[in-house]
Parts: sequence; structure tokens; C-alpha cells
Amino acid sequence: MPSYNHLEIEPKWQEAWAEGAEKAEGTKAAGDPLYLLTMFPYPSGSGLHVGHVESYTAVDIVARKKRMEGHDVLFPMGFDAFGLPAENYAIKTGVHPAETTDKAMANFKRQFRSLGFSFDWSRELSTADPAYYKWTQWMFLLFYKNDLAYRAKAPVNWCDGCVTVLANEQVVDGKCDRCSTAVVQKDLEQWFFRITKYADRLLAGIETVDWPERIKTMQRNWIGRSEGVEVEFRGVKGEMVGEIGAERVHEAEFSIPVFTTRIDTLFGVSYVVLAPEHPLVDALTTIENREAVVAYRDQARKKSELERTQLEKDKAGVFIGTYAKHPLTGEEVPIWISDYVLVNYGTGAVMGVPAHDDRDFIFANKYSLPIRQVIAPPVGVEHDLAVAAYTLDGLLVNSSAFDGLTSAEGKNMIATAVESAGKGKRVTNYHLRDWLVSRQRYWGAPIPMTWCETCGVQPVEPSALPVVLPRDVDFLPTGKSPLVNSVTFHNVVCPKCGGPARRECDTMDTFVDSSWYYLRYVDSTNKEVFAEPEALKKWCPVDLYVGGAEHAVMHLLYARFFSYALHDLGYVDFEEPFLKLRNQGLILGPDGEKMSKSRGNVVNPDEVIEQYGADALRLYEMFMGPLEDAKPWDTSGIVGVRRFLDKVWMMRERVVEAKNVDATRAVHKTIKKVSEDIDGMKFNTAISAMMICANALHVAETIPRDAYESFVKILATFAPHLGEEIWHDLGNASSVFDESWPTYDATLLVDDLVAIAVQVNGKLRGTIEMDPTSNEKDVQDRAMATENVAKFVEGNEIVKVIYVPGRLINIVVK
RNA sequence: GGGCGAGUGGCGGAAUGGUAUACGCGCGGGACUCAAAAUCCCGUGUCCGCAAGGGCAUGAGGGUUCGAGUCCCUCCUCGCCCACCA
Repeated sequence: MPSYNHLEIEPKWQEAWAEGAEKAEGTKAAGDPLYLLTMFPYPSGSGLHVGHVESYTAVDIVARKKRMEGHDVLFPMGFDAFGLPAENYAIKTGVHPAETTDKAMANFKRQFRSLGFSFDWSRELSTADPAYYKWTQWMFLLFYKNDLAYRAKAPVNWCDGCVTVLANEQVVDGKCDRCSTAVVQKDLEQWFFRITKYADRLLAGIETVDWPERIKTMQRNWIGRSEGVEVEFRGVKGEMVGEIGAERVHEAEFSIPVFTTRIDTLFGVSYVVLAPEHPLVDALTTIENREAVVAYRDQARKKSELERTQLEKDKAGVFIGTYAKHPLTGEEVPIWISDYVLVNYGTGAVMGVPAHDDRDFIFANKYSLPIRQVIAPPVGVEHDLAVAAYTLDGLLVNSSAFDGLTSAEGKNMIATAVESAGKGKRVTNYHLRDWLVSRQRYWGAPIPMTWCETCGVQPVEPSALPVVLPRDVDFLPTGKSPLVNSVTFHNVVCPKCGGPARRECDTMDTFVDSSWYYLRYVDSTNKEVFAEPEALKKWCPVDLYVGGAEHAVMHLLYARFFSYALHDLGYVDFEEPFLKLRNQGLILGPDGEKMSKSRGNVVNPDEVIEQYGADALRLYEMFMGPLEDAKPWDTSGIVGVRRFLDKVWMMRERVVEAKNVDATRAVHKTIKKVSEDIDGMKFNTAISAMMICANALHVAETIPRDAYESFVKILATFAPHLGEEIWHDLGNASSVFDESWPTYDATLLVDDLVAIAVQVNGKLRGTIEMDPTSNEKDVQDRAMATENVAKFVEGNEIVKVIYVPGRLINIVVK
């Protein structure tokens, strides 16, 4: 059998490596530290996915190469261990999440080991470990003290399926990201992180990092900065009934601020719309219209976010019976409410300009409100306002003194006019909202706050951390945190007055845990601080971060917020946490569909390792295609890489101490190509290059020992077990990974003869073998001497000749 | 509706503006074998041709260039993301 026994050699080397386990700081004193990181997994009960294998293998290859090049490499692994699946499993079966999670983590570690990943296990962490979440809670307190964490009552997203509130980022298409239940809005008092304070810097920072453009765009859109003017519609008149605070209001002057990015269309306003939830609605609605307004508002409130957005095109509303004054003309404009205006963006009110906004156009037509043109399309552009709104820039018309200006000029001058009239100001708005971090669930880090009857909410003293998650709870979700009914948890005194107090029962969003884990790895066992400043300085920020694109606006944005905040508070000396980011593409099932249990197209890495070996699996996943592309799994493809590995294995029997220039040359070319491809993370073409080399060595009479050893060194980063096995079989006593990365001799990269393509008028008519340093005339003479070339040139005039040295000659004839 | 990608053999895919289809899978033929598996060798875009060779091919159509899968314009299809943000 010309085949190596992976069942024997893989476990053998895994055991040997475990003894001299991989450490970030060790044999290589050279320094130049590199921090390579993959997104840590949630320890799911179903174990490692082939998608994990892809990203971890990719970074493992880079880590091994960089170590061999003399770098100190930090390549850690841990577990994002808090989360809903384990808790939901507990609800169903009664098995405690801690138990489920411990079991899953043990299984993951077994699988990691069976794949030969060179993680530094001395730094392992789990976010569910009190020694870890002590510092998550510490960060919460730090943010609280610095006004970056606060409690507020606000309309929040509520999921009835998960029985908890959700962050904005966890609502997808109006549905819960996790269970797809339609999300409803509730007014609740919750804990928030003030991420909006960093909106501008998070936006600017994106420009400084080496991330996929796609992810950068998504973050820019999510932050959603837009510049405009907040302008006031004052002098709201009419008969007022309503209450503001406890006071009954009869006649008063109110002002409605609206936000617009199109202040150039100010003279086209024909009405103002408030969101149904707008606080002024109660105070402004007249008696005659009250019934209709209240009915409309109740109906809007009952709709889920999903229903409200699905009825996108249908714009309905109610006139509240009152008028406001236009800020510049003083003209009276009617005030409406409609749920096409969002209460939590801008001021919760907009000015209606039907001629130049699609939504206002629909609304105005429905209720026969005036459509007044104030922007004329540029010359040569036809537009019919009877059919649709004109929403592009143009020239101002019907705008009093501003007529004739371009939209850009108009924006500027009207903004200035509004400002000098004291009726408004230029403002910047963001789509980004503060991050809602409290959850009414069990399996997370408790929020380190207490409630005292006399002192109100008080932070736990940092010295009293961690606030340990109690075990005596009932998991069944009730809409309140399961911690509420714990007997042991609430036995606490107020940190301020010493009187009786209760603990905060909500836990933190698990994205809080994962927002800073990369900082903990640099000093993961420290009991005094989350990490020593020297350790942070040595390793951070992360040089290379690899993970899935699904975290674009969640984990990756939150983690950036954390590092900016910690930077400002003096704990880290950098702002951007991840200098270079790459996303691995999805590995699809053999049917080309996303792998899922329900579809039954899930590939289990354990089975592939059993049948083909870990090295073959690693190599195959790297060979499938570009790291960032989605690629379908094809089991028959693995046999190709396994054949390649067997071929390399069998070659060791033909190794000799003699020289063989052709073989050496093939290896040196491969060293160059593979070195460049690993640095560029083009693993598929690196493997292709190694296959080409193996095919060359395969037909070579003999294989010089030094060339073969170099080849084994580079292959070992991809196939560590086989690499180590061959290395020892060749008589070497130490590990192949203690070797230096091979270098190539540039003089060996050039062949004595190269094939030069001969074209006539750009069409290939033959190839000739020439010395690559030949001059143009020699090449042309040889080309012309070729029968087939002569045939096409003959009888024509040679207009010009293009010669690309060593590659191609093109004879242009007429 | 907006934004960003991508369309290359039977399949996964390769190609600093310079020999399109590398590498691998699959398939066909051969060697070895009593036979099979494994392995090895040869072939494999398409059409015409015995061959030499030639025509046509990188979603479609134009353009720039000595030369275009690659650059530019128009269009088609697919994927992903965002989506009443005023």
C-alpha cells in the first residue's frame, strides 16, 4: 500500500506536541511579535463545523509559517460560552447550561487537537468562567463610572420567543435574529452603552484598517451619518387640550423641530408629520380630531416593526387639527401624524415636501395636500411631477430670494438663513443607536448593580467582583430574568448605605463578553487586572483577525467601541483593535445549499478525519477555492489532496545525497510561490504550486535530500502530522516546526530555456524555445524561421514588432 | 428601491493587459493483475480535418489596445447586505 496510515501517525504527533505545547513566548527569542486571531466559537452541542475548520486551518498555517520565520506568535483559543442555546436546552431537559457547556467545550478541544491546530492552550478562556466575567463586570462598572453605561426608559425591541429585549443589531427584517419571532416595541427601562458617543470616530477609524470593503461599507451604513438641518415650525395654534406633566395646558405656543437633509426644499413644505408616538401629539390634538388620532395611534402601536415596514408603500395618517408656521414664510401648514415617520430617528417629526420626496408624494396624493415644485431639474432633464416626485438636485424655483441657486448653494444659504433667524441649526444625525445590553435571561454575566430602597441603583464595589451567577434558579422564562427568584443571589447590602438591597437581575448581552476577549488572551490568568499593560503593549492590537462576515455590524462594531472607550480611559494605547480582517466564505453542503441539520447536508469533520485524516481535511478545505468565497463541499475532491500527500510520502524512499538541478529548481520556485501565497492568504494556489512541484519531483530520477527537506518544511504548515512524520523518518530528531522557514536562491528561479509565444497580429502561431535573456532580434529571427509563422507573415508588410522578454513576441503585419 | 460582489470546461477553480482553461475532481484509453482495487502512463473546451493545421469560445453587445477573462460603456442573470433614516 503506497499510503501512510493517518490513524496511526496523527494521534502519535498530537500526543508529542501536547507535551511540548505551543506557547506564544518560547523558543524564538527574536521578537517581532504577531497576534493572530480567529473568532472564538460558541461551544455548540453539535461540535465543530467544517466552516470553523476552514478559518482555523488558514490562521494555523500562517501562525506556523510566522513562527518558523522567527516571530513570536500569539495564536490563542477560547470559548464564547454564554448564550441562549444552552439555556433553551436547559428549559427543555433540565440539564444545567454549565454542564452542557463544559461538555461541549471538552468536545471542541478534542476536535481541535485532532486537527493539529497549534493554539497556545495556556491562555485558554471561557466567557462563562467567573474568573473571566469578573472582568466583563469590571468593564461595565468602568463604563458606568464614566457615563458610558446608563439606564433609561426607551422604546425597545422585545422578542416574545426569546422573552427578552434585543439590541437593534439583533433585529433582522423586523424579526428576532435568533428565533425569527416578530419583534414588538415596548417602553422599558433598560441598560445601555453609549456607543453613539463614538459614532464619528468609529466612522473615521474604518478608513484606517485593512478590512474587506464589504464590511467597511456595512459599518458605514450602520452608523449612518447624515448631515442636515434641524428646523423649527413654531407658533402652533388652535385650541389646545392636553397635559404636559401635571399641568393642564390650554393655550400655549409650541414648536415642532424637524430634521431634514434637504433644507433646499424648505419652500416646498405643505405639511408637517409627527410620529404617532411623538410626545407632543397629546398636547396638540384638537378636541374634534382627538378620537381619530387616538384610534390611529393605538392601531400603529399594536403593529409590530415587521408589519409597519411591510406596509412600506401604504402611507396613511391623520390630521391632528392644528397648524404650525413655516419658519421663513410664516405660512400656516397643517400638522399630521403618520407611522411612516419614525419616533426614534431625528426629531421624530418631518416636513412634508411632496414634490421632492417619494414618501411625501404618496402621502400628499392620498390626502390631496398641495404639491409645490421648488426644485427644477437641470436643463435637458424631463420630469413630470404629476407622475412622481423629483428627488434629485436641481435649481431652486418658487423659493423667494433663493431662486436660481443650485441645490448645493440653496442648502447652504437657506441653512444660514434659518440659523440667523434663530429658527434652527445645522445638525448631524446617525442611524446608530445606543447599545441595549441588558437581557432578561439566565446564562450570561450578571450586571453588577444593586437596588437600594434609599439610595436607588448603586454599582457593586469592584473589590466585590465577580457577582457570581447563582445556580438555584428556575429556567422557565417569564419575561423577567430567572435570577429574580433565586434565594441566594439577593442576599446583599447596599454598597453605599449598608442597608438592605437587591441585586440587578438582568444579565449582559453575550456580545459584551466577546467585545474584549482578545485583550484577555494576552494575560489570561491575571487576577489583579484584566491584562498587564506590558502584555497589552507587546501583543495588541491584533495583526490578523479571521472570522465570518455575519459579525459585520455586531461583534466587530461593539469590539471597536470597547477599544476606543478603553483607549480614552487610558487602559490601552490603540484605538482600532483589529488591523487586518478577513472573512472566510461559507462552506456549503454538497447540494450547494447552506449546511443545516434540517436539510441533512451537514458534513461532520470527525468522520472525514477518520476516513481521510486531519491533514487531508485541512488541505482540502484550503484547496477548495479562495478563502473568502462560498464553496460547495465535494467529498470526492478530498481524494485528490490525499493522493498528493501519499505521493509526497512515497517520495522519501527516493531521496539521495546527490545533486539534481531540475528537482532543486522546482523546489525553490515552490518556496517562493508558497511563501508569497501564505502571506497573501491564497492557500488554494499555494497547494496547487506544491502539487506541481510534487509532480516534478515524481518524474525526477533522484530527489536531493536538501530540496526534499525544504519541501517538507513548507508542506508541514498545511499538513503538520505528515510533515512531522516525514521529517523524523528522514532521521531528524527535533520537530520540523523548530526549523527555519526555507529561503530560495533567486538564480535558481530562472530556467535555461523558456517557451516564448509567437503571435502574428495578436494570434498565437507557434512557440519557440529560447534563452530568456535573448534580445528581440534573435527572437524575431527564430520566430520567422518557424514555418507556420512564416506562412502568416509572408507577402505582408511588417508594421511593428512587440517583444515581451522571456514571454512573447507579436509581429504586426499589414 | 439602494449598495457591494460575481458570471471562465461536465464540476471546484487558475491566470502583474501578454501562450485562457494551471492544479484537482470526473471521464476515456493503456500498463500492471488470473481478476479487481490501488498505483502508474497517455488523452480530455468546442467545431472542421487522417494529419499538419485552422475557425470559434471567459453571461450578451459595443469600445480602447499590437494584444482584453482582466480596462471603459450599455444590457442580462445570480448572490450577499441594507432598506419608510426624511
